[in-house]
Amino acid sequence: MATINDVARRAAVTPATVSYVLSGKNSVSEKTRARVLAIVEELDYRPNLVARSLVRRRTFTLALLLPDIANPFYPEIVRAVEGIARGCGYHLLLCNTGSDPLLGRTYLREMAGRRVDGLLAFEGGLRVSDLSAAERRGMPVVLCNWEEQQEHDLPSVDLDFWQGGALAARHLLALGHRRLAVVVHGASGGPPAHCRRFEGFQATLAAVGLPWSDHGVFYGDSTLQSGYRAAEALLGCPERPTAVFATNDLMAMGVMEAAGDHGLCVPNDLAVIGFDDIFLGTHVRPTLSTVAVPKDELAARAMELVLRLIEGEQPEPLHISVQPRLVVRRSTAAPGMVPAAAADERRTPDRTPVGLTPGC
Amino acid sequence: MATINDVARRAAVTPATVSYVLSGKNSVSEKTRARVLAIVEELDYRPNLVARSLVRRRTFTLALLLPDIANPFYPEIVRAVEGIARGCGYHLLLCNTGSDPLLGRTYLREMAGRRVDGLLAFEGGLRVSDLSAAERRGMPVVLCNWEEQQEHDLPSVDLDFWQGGALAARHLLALGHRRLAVVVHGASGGPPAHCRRFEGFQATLAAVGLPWSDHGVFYGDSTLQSGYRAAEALLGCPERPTAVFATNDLMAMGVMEAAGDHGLCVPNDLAVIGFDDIFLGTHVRPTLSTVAVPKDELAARAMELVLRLIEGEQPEPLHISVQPRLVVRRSTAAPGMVPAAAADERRTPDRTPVGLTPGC
DNA sequence: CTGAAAGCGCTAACAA
DNA sequence: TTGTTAGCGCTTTCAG
Repeated sequence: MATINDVARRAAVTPATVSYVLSGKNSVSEKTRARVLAIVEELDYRPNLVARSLVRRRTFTLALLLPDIANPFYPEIVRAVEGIARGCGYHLLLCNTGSDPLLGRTYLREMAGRRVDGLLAFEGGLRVSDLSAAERRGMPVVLCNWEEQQEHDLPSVDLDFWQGGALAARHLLALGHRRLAVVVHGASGGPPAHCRRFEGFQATLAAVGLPWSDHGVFYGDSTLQSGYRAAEALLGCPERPTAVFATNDLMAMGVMEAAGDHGLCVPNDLAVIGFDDIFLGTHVRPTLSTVAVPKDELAARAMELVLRLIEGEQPEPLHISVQPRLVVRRSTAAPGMVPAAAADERRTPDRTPVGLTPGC
Repeated sequence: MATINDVARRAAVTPATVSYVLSGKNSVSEKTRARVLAIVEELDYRPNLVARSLVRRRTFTLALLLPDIANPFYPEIVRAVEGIARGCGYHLLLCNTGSDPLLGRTYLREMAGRRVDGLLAFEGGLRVSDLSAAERRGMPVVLCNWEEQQEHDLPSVDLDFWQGGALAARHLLALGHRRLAVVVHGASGGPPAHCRRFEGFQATLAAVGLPWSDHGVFYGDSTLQSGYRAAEALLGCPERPTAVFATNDLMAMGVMEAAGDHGLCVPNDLAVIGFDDIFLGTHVRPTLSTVAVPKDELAARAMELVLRLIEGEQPEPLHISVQPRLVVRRSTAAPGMVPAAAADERRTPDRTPVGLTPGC
């Protein structure tokens, strides 16, 4: 590939001049300017960004670290981040940590070697201490969507998880539910990983005089399967709840499946609400009510923050909170309600639609 | 951040020596070796890969170009590619073309500027001519999963789409279906984008004396909604088909929803089979039968090919074909079959499980 | 407005 | 075994 020297020679100028016309930083006579540009065109010259990065000490590259791109929560986020980054002249290096702190640490080192201009770090597989070390090395770090409140002073863009839990609780209460259960990520006994969602939910119930009893708490690990298993335990309780809040959508979907397999109808025998608003939620039946994470907003705020940091600004505030949004679909309804469509359905009991399940 | 010079100075050697101990290319006395390593540790020195790339003319970076990471087909692929790449010392630059040839072209230019070592290009938003240009600039290109047979001589790893269509047809035929329809991506009249899947399907039917009639072809654009609309047209036909082959899973899911909304039961009133084997397919009810694209294999072959090309080898063959696999789940069955579970279901018509729909 | 020259941080002959 | 030297391709003072 042609270099700046090739262009310079053909245009009978020095490399400096070529650099000037390309960057527009220095004024160049219209005549040489045109000549250089013509050669650039002719040779199909593309400046070597590796060389440029070396001297400018800027790579215009960002690292995007997340536990697993195949986790349905991330693709939409990644698309949003990538789009904004591109618009700002940045490219994205994708790092799947696989939730492994050792791999996460390795990635951090590698990104340091590559001199990325900044890091966007989603929770999972990344230790705060390693991230702080990266920051000390001069790479601005922005924590995105972290819930576990480990002590840190790193810039962050987080969802108001507590508020999300509260939103779910208020919704269920408004529908008239009083016997509630939650399926939360975390081992029994230990602190839930989805702690704040759980706390917001719990506190909201307590505020209306529904103190929490341990009976209604079941544990999963964010997978659909774990939600299914939690629901099986939950449905075996003597006082079966009429509504369940699962702290993510995948577990909520597991709860719905289990309910179905146990002959229960969602939402009427059991209302289910999730958290995240993943794409799948609109394509299961009934469609899933959920607490939505505004992914585009999260991406925009995070990019804005990291870009500011890269520019050496002192952005204010350093910790941004994004508000969740309640999305009501078909998996939640008042307890025991029978929709109007039921009458029709009873006439044709041999035909159960695959899609909507109006016959509950 | 510390440079190789800092390390050299502190260790009282020259940068070259430091380079030698770090690369292990030249033999170094155990004494200086230990000394250098100690300083490296002390200063937490990380070689600047930008500088290294400049001299080695290798960036150990690959560009992964695809239409849209949020398209459920890609996340699993990306994860697989990224994992392999990392294991080989490469990092991935993610490029979402948004199916826009202009953006695709821009990306290609940008990747050329960044001197990526190779390109993995999925179909959508990329012109063969632009890709060829990139290859001529010295960046090995591997086409991944391209179906449209534009003329090109670029290395490629493709699924045997024709065989996939044949697989779907054989499955449906084996179940006893004779009135079949297909929902294919492509505008009515024009050539279907999913042409080979369609042809394989058609040819297999023809082989058993079921010549194709145009009545059974409906068009979509790969979205779930388009599948839904196509199904509505399809279900209005005088001779309603008993089985549908949708050329991707999303459209197949749309067909299932439409069937449900029209009071039909899948699989008994209408068998549905898709193509791709996206994650969602196992989480709709009934679970979706499909022609699976072996994503890990695709990723592995593509990586192997591009790595060979980068090493300057002349890999043989340059065009790799990957075989699809039939995955039978619950959305396909013999026409009109009533499962055993139906009797149970009729006793409790007011309780329709959300999950499995055994009551069909 | 343009050229000369230094240097970003590293590697790789070639010498010593 | 280690040092010297010359770049990789570009940007950026500083002169002219």
